Amino acid sequence: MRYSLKSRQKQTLDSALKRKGFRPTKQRSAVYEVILGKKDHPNAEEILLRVRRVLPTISLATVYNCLETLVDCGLVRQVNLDRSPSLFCPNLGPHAHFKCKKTGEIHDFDLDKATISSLESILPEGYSIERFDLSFIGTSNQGRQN
Amino acid sequence: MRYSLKSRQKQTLDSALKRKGFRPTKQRSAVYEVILGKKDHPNAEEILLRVRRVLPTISLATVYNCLETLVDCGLVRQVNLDRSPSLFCPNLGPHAHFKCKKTGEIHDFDLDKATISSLESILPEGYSIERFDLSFIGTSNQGRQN
DNA sequence: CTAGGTGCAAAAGGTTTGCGGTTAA
DNA sequence: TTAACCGCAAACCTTTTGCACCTAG
Repeated sequence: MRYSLKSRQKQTLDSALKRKGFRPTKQRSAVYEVILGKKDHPNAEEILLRVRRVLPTISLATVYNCLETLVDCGLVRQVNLDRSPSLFCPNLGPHAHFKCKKTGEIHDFDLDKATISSLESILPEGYSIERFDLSFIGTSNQGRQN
Repeated sequence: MRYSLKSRQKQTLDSALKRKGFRPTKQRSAVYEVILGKKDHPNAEEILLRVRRVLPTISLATVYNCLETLVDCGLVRQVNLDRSPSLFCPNLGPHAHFKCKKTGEIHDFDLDKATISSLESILPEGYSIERFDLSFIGTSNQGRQN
């Protein structure tokens, strides 16, 4: 590999920001790295804790602002299950979420083309879909899968 | 028809409340009627307005409390799309929601058994599903369908 | 240089809770 | 009679905003 994971991430981030007219800042970069760094579903508070290991003075408001920018750029996905705090997710492909009632763990399930088109065929003519959200709640006997 | 719509509703409500050990009150009854009365997706504020036509002194907190009770009894479904206020929905059968970006309208789409089982087959062994939520966001050229 | 971004604190918006009085069983 | 419930106001929690300072272009 010619370029490190981090430098490829940085390129992706910078070009996505530039495309939308946003400036690259170390805060945005740190928030983005933190989300990519672990394949889980942290909320803003948890992201704050992780980012502060690198930028100890960053504020929660800035984390929220950075997250909004990243979501706007399509670099990160915002996941809202019931009324709990928004979660942020680096998995950009089509997938469903499963939340375990007992452990609170959230697992992703990637969706194949056939499943997606059968989902989309639920809607009749005249409806154009920008985005869909599919989530399950229940219990699982699978461990955390990071 | 022997019994009026309202008296059947009242029976459903009372027996569901009793099953969970809740008392029947006129506030719960009014909130329930308001939600069944119009096949849309009102939020708590809107439900307050409608209920006040019948019980002018009911408070927003009581509306929230009644809604929690009704959801707990399985009489009404709580719908959370993005971060906007929770919506409440009398449609208890399996269905998906479509939200139109332009008009804010929400349409229900009932799901047939085949679609449901194909949805549920997304999850592997070891996952047991209590509930799922499927929602779409996009635009539609269909009018409001009440 | 200056528009955009940060950090802080305060506000906003939705929802829940504590409390004194009321009501269904 | 009394535990549950209501109405009100205050609290709560997540998220957004206003403002003075800072920084990338």
